[in-house]
Amino acid sequence: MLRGDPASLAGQTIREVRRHGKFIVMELSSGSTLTLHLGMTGKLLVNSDRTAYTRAGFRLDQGELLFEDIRTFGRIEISAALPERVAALGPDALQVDASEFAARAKTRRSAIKPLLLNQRFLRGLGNIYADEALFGAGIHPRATASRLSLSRLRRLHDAIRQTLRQAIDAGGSSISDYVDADGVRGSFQERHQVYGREGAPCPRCGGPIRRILVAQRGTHFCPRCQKR
DNA sequence: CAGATCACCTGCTTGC
DNA sequence: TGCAAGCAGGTGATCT
Repeated sequence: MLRGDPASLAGQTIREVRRHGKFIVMELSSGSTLTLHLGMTGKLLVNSDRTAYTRAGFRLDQGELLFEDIRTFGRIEISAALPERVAALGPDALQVDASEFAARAKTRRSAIKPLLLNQRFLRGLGNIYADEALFGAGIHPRATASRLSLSRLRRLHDAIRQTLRQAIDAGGSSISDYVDADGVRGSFQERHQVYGREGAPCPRCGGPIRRILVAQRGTHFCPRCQKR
């Protein structure tokens, strides 16, 4: 949960805050780096009440930044530079261009869905958005990446961007407890086309959405609209 | 390299 | 009614 020396944060100024895939990275005035991951249920909240799930607190000039995390999958790391395993992740899902995305996928023989979840292949995509993007592109989650045509991979790249953009605009997906820094829930869960909709009608063909396991992860898709 | 399996953790749902 | 089992999922270790 915590790596590094929290005492080294005393008196530091946060020079920059940026996103690196699913990681939140803060550059400090000392030159060191504070890297956070919210895991499944992590929240960063400013000046809110502490709860039983408050795992860390950062005292700021403006108040207090709290790290809340029910399931404790979140991580906080203080280090001299961005940790190597984080720096080595694949290109960002919202920054990679279609040609690079397709070319990288063409060399991989794994199923497309676990590949999308592999942060060393592409950083920033999680289970909900992988399912939604594959539906948007009409690609079966078990399709072999390298066997997909370049045009279908480009379509998938486009679907990933669209899915993430729309989700960000809607403030994210609040399935159980996600909230933003102001404690506000997102609404994208109301627009999910397949995720969490097992048995419900496909918005495109009306057939039932199916739920299967792919690489041990719950996977939602339309067997009629999504082809290998 | 690919993928299976397990572990971490706790609130919630399901089933008996 | 009550309790146990199962499930959710991001990362990471370990094994085949």
